[in-house]
Amino acid sequence: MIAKVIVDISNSETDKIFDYEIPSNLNVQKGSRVIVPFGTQRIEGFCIDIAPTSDVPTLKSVEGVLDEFVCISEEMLELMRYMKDRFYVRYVDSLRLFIPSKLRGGRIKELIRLYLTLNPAYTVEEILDAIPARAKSQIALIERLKEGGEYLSVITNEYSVAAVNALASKGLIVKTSEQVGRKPMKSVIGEEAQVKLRPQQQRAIDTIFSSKQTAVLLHGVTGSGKTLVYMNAIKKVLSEGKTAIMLVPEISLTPQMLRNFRGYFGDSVAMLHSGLSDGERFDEWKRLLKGEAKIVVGARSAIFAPVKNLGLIIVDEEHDSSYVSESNPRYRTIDVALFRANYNNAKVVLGSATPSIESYLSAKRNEYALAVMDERISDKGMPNIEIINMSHELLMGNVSMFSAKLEESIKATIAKGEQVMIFLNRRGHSSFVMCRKCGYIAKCTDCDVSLTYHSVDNMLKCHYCGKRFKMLTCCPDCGSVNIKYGKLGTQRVVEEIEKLVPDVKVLRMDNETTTTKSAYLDILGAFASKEAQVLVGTQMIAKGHDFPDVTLVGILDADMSLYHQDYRSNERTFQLVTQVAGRAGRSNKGGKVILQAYAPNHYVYRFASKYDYQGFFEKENNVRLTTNFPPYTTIIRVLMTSENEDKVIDCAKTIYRQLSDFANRNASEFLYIQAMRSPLGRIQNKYRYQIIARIKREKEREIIAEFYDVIEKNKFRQVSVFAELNPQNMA
DNA sequence: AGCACGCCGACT
DNA sequence: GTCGGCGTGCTC
Repeated sequence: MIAKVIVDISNSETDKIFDYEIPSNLNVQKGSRVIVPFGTQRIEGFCIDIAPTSDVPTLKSVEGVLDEFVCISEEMLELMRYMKDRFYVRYVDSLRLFIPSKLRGGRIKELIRLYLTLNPAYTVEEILDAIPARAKSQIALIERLKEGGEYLSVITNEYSVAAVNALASKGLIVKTSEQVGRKPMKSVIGEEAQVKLRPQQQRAIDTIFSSKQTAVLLHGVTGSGKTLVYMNAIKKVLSEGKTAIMLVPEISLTPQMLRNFRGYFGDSVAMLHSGLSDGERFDEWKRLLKGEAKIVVGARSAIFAPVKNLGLIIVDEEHDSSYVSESNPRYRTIDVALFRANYNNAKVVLGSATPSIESYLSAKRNEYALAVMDERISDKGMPNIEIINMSHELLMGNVSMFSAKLEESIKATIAKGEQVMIFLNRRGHSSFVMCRKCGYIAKCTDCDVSLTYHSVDNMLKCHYCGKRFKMLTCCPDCGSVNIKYGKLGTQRVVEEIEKLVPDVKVLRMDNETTTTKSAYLDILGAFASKEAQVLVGTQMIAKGHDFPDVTLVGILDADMSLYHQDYRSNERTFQLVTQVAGRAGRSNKGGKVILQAYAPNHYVYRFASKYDYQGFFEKENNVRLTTNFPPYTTIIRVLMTSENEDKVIDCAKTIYRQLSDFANRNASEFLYIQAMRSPLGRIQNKYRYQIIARIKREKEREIIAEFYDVIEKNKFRQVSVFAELNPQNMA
């Protein structure tokens, strides 16, 4: 028999199917990981199919099978092919997403703890007799183990390893191995969830299971109890013996959320997220593969969990941009969810208070079923949003970053002993370093971007490649020591507030203060325990914990994300404002939101301040329709990168020539096609060129196929090519 | 991605 | 004369 193998090398040149003879003594199955000879080396590969014959005249043989289990299911192999067709993702890169990284290269060990006991074949006396009297430490160890067995790791803290080995080699004590599953967030214990469903919640569940569409859009306002709907829906599929995937944006994987799930479903919940160690991730993955865990809770990549007999996929906060992978294997989680649901005859629930325009339009067109929950569980309304015209403030002579109203409200709120959150939309603002004399701006040596100053370690950092540089002492061009460095917006806000209110404690949360994962939780924890009265931050503080004592939310420079070249900026601003506003008044103390903008009459604010999603959708949908933007069209972006600029340009020209020929032949389907240097022309010393096309959606599938085909046939050595649909940013 | 094969410059 | 530079091509 012949094994069809994808070798575990992430390179477009090698990303094809290689045939190998299967020796009769090897149990190679579809989905097995194997060792194969490849050129002069031996490498790991994935058997993606078994065939009786091969067209290749001379074959080498599979040399070995790596695991005792089949690690890629038929479903995932199908998904791998789908991802190639849909996202132009290489086979290997898909396969690597499907398995925990530590499985590759044989680098994993299941956590095995050795347990020491006396050899039960002998009595304690016999054992002690067999030990020479001078071996004091061995005797002491036996005395210890007489009381009962103990883990080796504990014993070696108190006794010498030499003693243990000596006794073991004489057979007087025995080591038994015990497999311990590492259970992430062990300290998080379950809490009984509220079980009573409200009529709207029950109706939503009915819609999920009775609709004929695969996907259901659950449009539920903040506080309408979506989580309870999710849990009950999961409970139902579990009772039918099926499994479920619950996806949340990375940031909302808080202990609270996990506690809810553990409380409701106990040990049948597995967790997959970036906070896990490789070992923990592997253990959780294995529990899912073996069917020991039936539910997986996780961020984006948990959509690839190895569950069988899938019944339900929930995508919470479906509009969240973290569901779109913007690097390496570029994929869109919702597309993958729909694929898996269709394959398993399962359901997808897309939940949001502010659905993406795309999803809501699909619901309107009946491609998705729609469930609406517009009642809040508590009768507390959403906080009032007041819009302040900052141009007006300026005219009245207020040049500070706070309007009179916000300034006064901050003071009043702190005086009452309540808390304030200040949200700063800092998109596009970076704190560059500049020479005042000649205008020199510090730039990264490998990327076309200016460097950001980090006060914590007095270093300059590139946000694109992470490279760090010494802070300038003088200008390298003119030698002037008059160096100006812009402060981060958030840092300035903190200083202003400290000037405003004496003795106030202010916490800051942004890129700079949250370099580690724990720093993020530490800051939120400190704010929750009221160590500070004010939290200042960027988008980061928009999501996450509820703080019952926050009664005032200030939004500075709301316009910042508007008037961006990105067609989704209105949508994003609406979502952001709604989300940030939701941070205020989570308890019965109520709360208010003050939004400062220079263009306060924009329809985004009008609808957001009234929490009018419908109104916003109608307006924005109409804009997209008349301007021919997604979801009425599809944007395809082909990005080419290489360290060799001539080669990328050559490659881009070749591919562009063919694609524009194709576009000319199908002019009715194309609105636009153009090749250009990427706005960020160089990152990590790689030059970036791109082709952008906007096409009609009717023949989208065929056109995408043609695009990928042209790329495949014209790819250059030394040039990497990526494709992306409806990109979030074109840089 | 590796690695071999292959054809031009400055060295024991 | 040869050691080795890295350009090019192949890996079932």
